[in-house]
Amino acid sequence: MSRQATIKDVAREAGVSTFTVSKALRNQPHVAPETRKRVLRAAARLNYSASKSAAALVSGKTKRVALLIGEQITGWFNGNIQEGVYDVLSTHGYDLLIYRAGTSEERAAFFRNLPAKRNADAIIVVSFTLAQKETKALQELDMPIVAIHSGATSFSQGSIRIDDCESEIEAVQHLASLGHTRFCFLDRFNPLPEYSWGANQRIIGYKKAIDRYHLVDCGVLTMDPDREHPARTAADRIASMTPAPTAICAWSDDCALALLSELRQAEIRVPDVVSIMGFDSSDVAALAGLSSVAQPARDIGAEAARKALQLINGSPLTEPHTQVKTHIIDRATTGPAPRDEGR
Amino acid sequence: MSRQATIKDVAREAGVSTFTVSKALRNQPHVAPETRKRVLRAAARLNYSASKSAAALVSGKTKRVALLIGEQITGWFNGNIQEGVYDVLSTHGYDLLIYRAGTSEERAAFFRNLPAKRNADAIIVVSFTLAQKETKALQELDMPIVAIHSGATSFSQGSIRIDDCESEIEAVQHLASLGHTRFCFLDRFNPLPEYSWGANQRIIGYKKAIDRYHLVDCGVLTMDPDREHPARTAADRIASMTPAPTAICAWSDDCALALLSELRQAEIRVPDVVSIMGFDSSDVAALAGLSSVAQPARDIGAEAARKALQLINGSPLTEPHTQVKTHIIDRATTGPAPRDEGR
DNA sequence: CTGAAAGCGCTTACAG
DNA sequence: CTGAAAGCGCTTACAG
Repeated sequence: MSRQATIKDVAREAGVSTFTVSKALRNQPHVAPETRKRVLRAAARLNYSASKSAAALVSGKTKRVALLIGEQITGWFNGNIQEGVYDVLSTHGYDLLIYRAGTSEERAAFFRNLPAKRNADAIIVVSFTLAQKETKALQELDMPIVAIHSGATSFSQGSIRIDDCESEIEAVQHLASLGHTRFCFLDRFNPLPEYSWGANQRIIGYKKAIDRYHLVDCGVLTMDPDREHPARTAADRIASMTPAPTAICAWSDDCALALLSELRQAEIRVPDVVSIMGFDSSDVAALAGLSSVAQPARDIGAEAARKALQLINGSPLTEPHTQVKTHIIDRATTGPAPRDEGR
Repeated sequence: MSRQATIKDVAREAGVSTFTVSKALRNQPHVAPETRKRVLRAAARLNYSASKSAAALVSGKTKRVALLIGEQITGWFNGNIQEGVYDVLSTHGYDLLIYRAGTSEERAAFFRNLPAKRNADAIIVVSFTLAQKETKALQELDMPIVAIHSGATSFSQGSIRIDDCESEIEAVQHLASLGHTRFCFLDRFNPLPEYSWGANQRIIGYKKAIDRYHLVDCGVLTMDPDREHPARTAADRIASMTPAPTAICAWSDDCALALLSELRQAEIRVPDVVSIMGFDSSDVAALAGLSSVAQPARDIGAEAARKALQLINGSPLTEPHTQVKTHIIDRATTGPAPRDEGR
């Protein structure tokens, strides 16, 4: 393969100056339609596409947005955030750069090297609570910051999130309205307490609701992924709880689903004996008929990207900090509390 | 915030030339230890980090690798591929750029605009079967191509994959060795046939195994995510199959898990009456105790990135096209075939 | 509406 | 071991 065509080649081919080529290709005004057409044809003929590096160097705009992910890239939430961010970036000609700050070493390395520096026009931070000096480091990036699901939002020019606490309260309230009084919370299975971005707000909401509506908390469970068959252990514990819960609120759909099949295996019928409510309303939840608190992760990602783009263009955000509503979807794992309450 | 420091600022601060700064900061030889130290200190003091754009422009190396994802970014497989790719890129100072070619419009746009052009040093293509002219377009990128799970591999300089067909054969064989003779296959729920990257190889393997070992295929099921409660419908269909299958092979863990809880709800005990085998061995599978065909997605991603890096450095690949083994993990959803075979 | 020139911030031969 | 100069491929004032 020969070398890539440059703007000069196109200029020569079209018989104009590089200035005109640059203007024409970026759809800028003040180019004669005829000239523009000639340039476009020449560019197509030479298979030309501009070097982003060169453009970035002179314009100071990289046409890239960085997504900094706490914890891990994988998973329903972060995955859908990525989809949403990509949805809007791609339609605006921006590229998506991924950074992960999972383990503490990785995290330290990110803030030490700051690889995003001068390498993107904005950064979106997701599922991340920043330490004091990390905030400072981020500011050094000298680019707009948008936060998704971040504890504090003071360091960002824009943010978007759901209210985890309130959402969980609503879930409990909903189940209480179905007659449930004895509850149990199934916590996330891979807690990284040091990095928590408000993930614990769900359980806080749960406990608040228990108090507020005078319900009974039968206990909080965690599944340990390093043990053999964690879901069965959890199901066994639930079976032996006294009093026995009739409603289970899970931290996520994945937790809920794993438990669900074990409850049924143990012949604790769902929703006849126990109701179970997931969180997220992921694809699998819909497939499996799992009731769940739905959060619009993809929309959240898209909105974050929109904010980033606005910030890049220097327009002030009409609503810098957005809170998104969740809603409860009743599928086949929630129902009225069983009659024989005194089980 | 004032403008970012440039290499000139550092040179002035350290009292050397920009040449020396450049050398020193990139850990290149032929710089006196004393000089290097002085440069590093000056850079730290000014909070300097080199502009990748400028470096890319002159060196021709962007220090970025693009990941082109077929279908969607979300999901266990693509997510873990991303983690693996990131694992090795980040330790080598490379950035990760994401491109998605999901819908056909998006796909067309990608190959029309070729946003990765001159924007990365290599491209990794995942879960993607390319049309003739797409292959040509990709070649125009003029950078090394590494394919993950791609049907044809002729367009790539390196590739890595599992053998979906063989893996499924082994799954069936394993269940047959447990005494099962009547099988059923639960297909993926979001098939995009036009883009299939060999995803259908699993079902082909299933059918091959049925033939080879003289087993009975009781049918192939698909869950339609657009219908109400797809898993229950699938469970009902299985319950009414004659002859009734005693072993179910699922396209993925997610499918399997959704079905599992419904089977148990319908009092079709697993594994007592029916065994079910997932595919992937995802986190949730381990949690839920789902038996599964394990594929090392993260390792595959890492290896693909390693190949890309080698190719970038111009070293020939010792093993350009790698095939990775899967292995079966028996958890709590597979067991011996039930005695009363004539159910 | 179009052009010639300067310059973005680096790296890379070429010298010494 | 270090420096002065050229140049990567664009965009951006400045002219006309």
